[in-house]
Amino acid sequence: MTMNESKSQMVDPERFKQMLRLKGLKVTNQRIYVLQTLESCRNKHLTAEEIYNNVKVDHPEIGLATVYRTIQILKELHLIDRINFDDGTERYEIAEILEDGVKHHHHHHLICIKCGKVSEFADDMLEALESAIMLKTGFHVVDHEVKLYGYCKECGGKLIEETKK
Amino acid sequence: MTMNESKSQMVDPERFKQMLRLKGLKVTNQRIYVLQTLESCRNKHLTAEEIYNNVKVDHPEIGLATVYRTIQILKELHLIDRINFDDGTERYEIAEILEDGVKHHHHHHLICIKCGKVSEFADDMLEALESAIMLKTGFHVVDHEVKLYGYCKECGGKLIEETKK
DNA sequence: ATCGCTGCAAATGCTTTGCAAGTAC
DNA sequence: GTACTTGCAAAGCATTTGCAGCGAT
Repeated sequence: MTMNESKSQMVDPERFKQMLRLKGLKVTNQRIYVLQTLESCRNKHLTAEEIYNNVKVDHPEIGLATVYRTIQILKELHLIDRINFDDGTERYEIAEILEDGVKHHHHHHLICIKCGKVSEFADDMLEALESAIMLKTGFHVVDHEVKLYGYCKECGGKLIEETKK
Repeated sequence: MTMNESKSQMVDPERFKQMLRLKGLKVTNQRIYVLQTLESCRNKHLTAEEIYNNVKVDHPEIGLATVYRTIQILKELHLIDRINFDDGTERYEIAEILEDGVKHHHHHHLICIKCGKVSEFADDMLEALESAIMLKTGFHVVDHEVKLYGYCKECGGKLIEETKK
């Protein structure tokens, strides 16, 4: 195995097919296409419709319902994560997985409340918090989702004037 | 009507009326009822429908659409927070506000991935993370939403009880 | 040849909106 | 009296489901 390839790596297509078969599911082109789209759009937070449109460019015959059904499978296989930015639709992105199947602790999402831009912040600083929770409540944290709202570097400068109405 | 008196945290009804008038909105009974329901169900993560049913007990004439419209107003006034536990509906809870209008840093939500129970964890340990983000990216965090997934004490105990008391 | 999978359309479920009547100010 | 609000029903949207034909094994 590679020593320390923390750079994003493609899900091995063979491994994906194997995962499908293990679940008693069939390997279809549509399922491959959806996974490929999500891989080629890392950190893009695609909606189901965006995935659909993206796949349709090369494979116009695909149906939106199939995209939704495939998303559910990918979720169950822990190959993708779902994120919700409160804009009315669910979004999806490839999960960061190491070759041994251990999940990278995710990045957090920085959401600018002025311009709406979403950026990322890779981080593992939540361990202290998770330890504190275990100690005080007995709750064993295995995953987390962190959304941080604020002003991005560009919008932060003009922060002084708060609108009063 | 439920009498839930935790004076320091109740939104002063007069202050609420003032906030409405400041926005050019009228003070109506329905708006008061919805706020009261949310106050009497602190940390209960109510859905719009649950608020509706709760209000309907004493005021059967209220309509669901009015509840939705009132929720939007309360959100704009920062009197409530929206939370989504991926169960298909939005949930709402009273925001923790001090009398001077400064927002309490919220609690985090601990979501058990086995039994689905949602508990809370009051905490402000995210300051180190927010400072790190400011330093590295220039993003100025003013609010955050943290969901922690894992096993609650009851469910976690069953998984590892054999090895540890 | 099985039986799952697909695309389409219809259905679902939460939320929003149009409208006429009602209410705050 | 003038807007703003309300309740109802209808509409809107994202997502799910039923079904007949198609496709992987």
